[in-house]
Amino acid sequence: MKYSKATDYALHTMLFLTAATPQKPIGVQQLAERQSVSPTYLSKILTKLVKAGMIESITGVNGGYRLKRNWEDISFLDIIHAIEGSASLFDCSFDHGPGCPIQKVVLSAEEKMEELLRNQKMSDLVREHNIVI
Amino acid sequence: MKYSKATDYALHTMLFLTAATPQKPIGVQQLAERQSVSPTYLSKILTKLVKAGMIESITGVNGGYRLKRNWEDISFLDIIHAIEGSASLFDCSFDHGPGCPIQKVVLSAEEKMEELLRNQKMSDLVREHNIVI
DNA sequence: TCTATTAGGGACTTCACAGGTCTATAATAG
DNA sequence: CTATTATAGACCTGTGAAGTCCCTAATAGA
Ligand code: SF4
Ligand code: SF4
Repeated sequence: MKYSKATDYALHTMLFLTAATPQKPIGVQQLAERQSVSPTYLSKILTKLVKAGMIESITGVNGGYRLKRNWEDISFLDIIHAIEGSASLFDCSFDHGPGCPIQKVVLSAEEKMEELLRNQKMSDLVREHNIVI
Repeated sequence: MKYSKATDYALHTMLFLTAATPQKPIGVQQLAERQSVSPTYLSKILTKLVKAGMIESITGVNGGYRLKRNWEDISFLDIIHAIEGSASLFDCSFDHGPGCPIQKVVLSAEEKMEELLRNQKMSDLVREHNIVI
């Protein structure tokens, strides 16, 4: 029961991009170095974020990744779901109806967690903590 | 990011034991059949619950597993921690001090979830839902 | 138009661990 | 003593995370 390394990398990258907010795209090379991870692997992760519509990529010389217009609304949960998927923590193979007490408890606990992650926007975090690159 | 099958089995077993609350211990054979899992495997899981002090085991003829005295206070979180361990969802290898904003957010989200799981006692669940074996 | 630079994608490897099986041992009721 | 029960250790297997390698596509700048 852990978040994957990929989620770790995605969160850090988004934090960096949000704190930087340049018009100029930032290359995966540079992003990978900061996190001591291989560029090829990080690029696979960032492609997921692109497909989720959070960032955009520009190929070619001076290309890289850049936030999209709605960047101020991106939450932790958005990023986590983009990488981990949005399946439930608890998947029993059976379905004993909506009355199942075990599922009800675990899923409502999960919802509590997601609620906080959904309300925490990356942009607010940067503003509150005055993060400078 | 999922709870393991083992946690699933542990929760179901505890639900069953709590709903039954007999003085007579219940054998792993019977518990395993209800969940369509091998007795040997389930016994490994139940041994963890024994070591965590939630249930006790009686060897020999007519032996099995039985709740301990404090059974009314056992929470979902107790069971989950006994099986999954209590490590954090998010473990970055570095430690950039207590000010790290990413950790702060994720860990407080996790705490929200654990709070609910800690307050939900198995015995209350059985009482509220009127579960009968 | 050519070339260097960038992202994207597919195929592949490696490793850890969940999920289980098998077998032997220890305890105990009858 | 014996049948029945839990405990423990060694072992197996499949899956998925984490990462590498290499080829392709796009594009800015010379
Ligand atoms: S009781 Fe609930 S959690 Fe258990 S198998 Fe049925 S539906 Fe799933
Ligand atoms: S910024 Fe926080 S989460 Fe990231 S490596 Fe540092 S301590 Fe860990």
